[in-house]
Amino acid sequence: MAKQPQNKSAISPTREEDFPQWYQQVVRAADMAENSEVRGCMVIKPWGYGIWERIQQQLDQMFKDTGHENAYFPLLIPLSYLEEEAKHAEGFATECAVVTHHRLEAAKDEDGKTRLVPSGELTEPLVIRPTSETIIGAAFSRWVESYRDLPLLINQWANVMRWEMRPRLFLRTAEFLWQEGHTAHETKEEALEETDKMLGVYAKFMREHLALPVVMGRKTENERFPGAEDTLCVEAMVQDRKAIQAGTSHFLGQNFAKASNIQFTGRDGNLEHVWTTSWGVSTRMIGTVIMAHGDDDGLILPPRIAPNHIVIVPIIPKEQHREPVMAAVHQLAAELREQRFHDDRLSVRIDDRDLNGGVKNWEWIKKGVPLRVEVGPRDLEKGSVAVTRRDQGPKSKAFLPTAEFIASATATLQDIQDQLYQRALDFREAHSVRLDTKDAFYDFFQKKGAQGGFAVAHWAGSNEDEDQLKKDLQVTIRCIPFDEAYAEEGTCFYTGKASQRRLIFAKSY
RNA sequence: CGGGGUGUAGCACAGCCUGGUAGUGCGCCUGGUUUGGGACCAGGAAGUCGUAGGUUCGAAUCCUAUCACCCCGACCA
Repeated sequence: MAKQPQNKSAISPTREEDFPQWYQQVVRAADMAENSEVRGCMVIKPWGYGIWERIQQQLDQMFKDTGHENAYFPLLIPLSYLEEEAKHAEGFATECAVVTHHRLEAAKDEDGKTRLVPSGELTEPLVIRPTSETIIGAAFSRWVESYRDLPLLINQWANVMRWEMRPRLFLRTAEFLWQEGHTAHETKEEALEETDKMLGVYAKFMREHLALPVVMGRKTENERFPGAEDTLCVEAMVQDRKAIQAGTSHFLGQNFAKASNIQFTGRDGNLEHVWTTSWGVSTRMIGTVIMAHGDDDGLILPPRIAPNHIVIVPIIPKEQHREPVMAAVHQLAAELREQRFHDDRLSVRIDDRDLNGGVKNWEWIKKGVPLRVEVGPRDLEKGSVAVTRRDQGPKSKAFLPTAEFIASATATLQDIQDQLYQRALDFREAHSVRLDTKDAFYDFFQKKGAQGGFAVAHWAGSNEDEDQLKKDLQVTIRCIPFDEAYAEEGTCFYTGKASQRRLIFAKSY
């Protein structure tokens, strides 16, 4: 990077200048991930993976607290399994990687170089899982015999592959990491309840851990998961005012139970099909966090998922200062590490690399570490430390008595967490508009200078009307929100028909 | 897969029009001075110019093909 003129942001271009480019620069500047030699597949670097580990660990606890157990199922799915549920098959057909051979034949080409040629063709091709309903269904059919075996509450942490046309780091990669919950229930009501419950877990996690003010709702038939009876979702708004689906929870009815033949003997002795659900969130959440909270200096991490809550930068002007400063720094780190922030010990990193203080500071700014602490000889004399909050900009440095800082550190982290949430909520509110006419709606998304956002409008259109809207404006119904504030009498802006509820429309990722 | 753009050192780019055997900034390495807003001086390493053909005495530069990546769209978590 070239030397940055003072008061200029660390990331170029800025969000305002070019949002997609800004996004890529933030990912790179924070050293989170990079594209690999395989198109669409990313290398997740330690800083990015550290964020994923935090997310994983916290969500995993929430799943366990709601009675779920982890298991692992195969990466490869027999092609015929995917064909069992018609809509599911159609939905995923165009984005599957297929394994057709099981060995390579070594041969020399004319230059004497060893070439490997696929051989050993499989009698039945195998598909790299785009999602695991079918293969887990096959396992469930073996596991379930009686109502006493239900409910079956399983989660899997895995990678999946969907051959996407236009990949983007974290947001849409061909291979991505996720969790997929799969459950089977005795009754429809229980399955519906599970679908709802897990959406609630996602919403809680995203609001409290990721500081994302998500909207909970239901997808329209058009946007439903292939094979589901009902798809629930949590939707977030990011700083280019687009919507992003951050998580989904599906009620699968008996569709997959019938496809995979998951049957049990009920309390009345009759053979019945189970009712299943599935629900998932992915590494896409990291992309959502970047776009929701980042600023023109780079990433801003919600403290709860930051790999390091606090970075301490020792300031050593002269060699004679090294020992006392480092001793003070280690002492400070030790005391901080005694403390807990929610369920984790405070994660404190001492950056003692032989670099300029300014260089180190800017690196941690770009990585989004919530609190930076500088400790130098002047602090030792005064018993103070210099603390800077990432959410308040590089000039917000405050000199605090060391004891006061230690005592207030976790409260400050929580304050940052809360501020990020509030900021994102204010942003969403500022760009959510109730619209009642077709002209107003079209202007909102396509008028010159219009910036878009969430259009909150009455709707009574058909699936075809929805498609037309998408064609005209690239706008879709993000969800039918649950919140009762959206329930009211009105008329559809598109068809003029009566409507009972406003829906959320937006361009989306 | 459609439209647009770009491929030259780790990153960002110049050089191409008008062919003569590769350059700038940052980064990296060494030594020293430094370190609380992105340091400074000196020295150094690093690129078969995306790939393959062609034209030419000579190609980063001209021609042809091809691949990759990025942005916008369709698809999607």
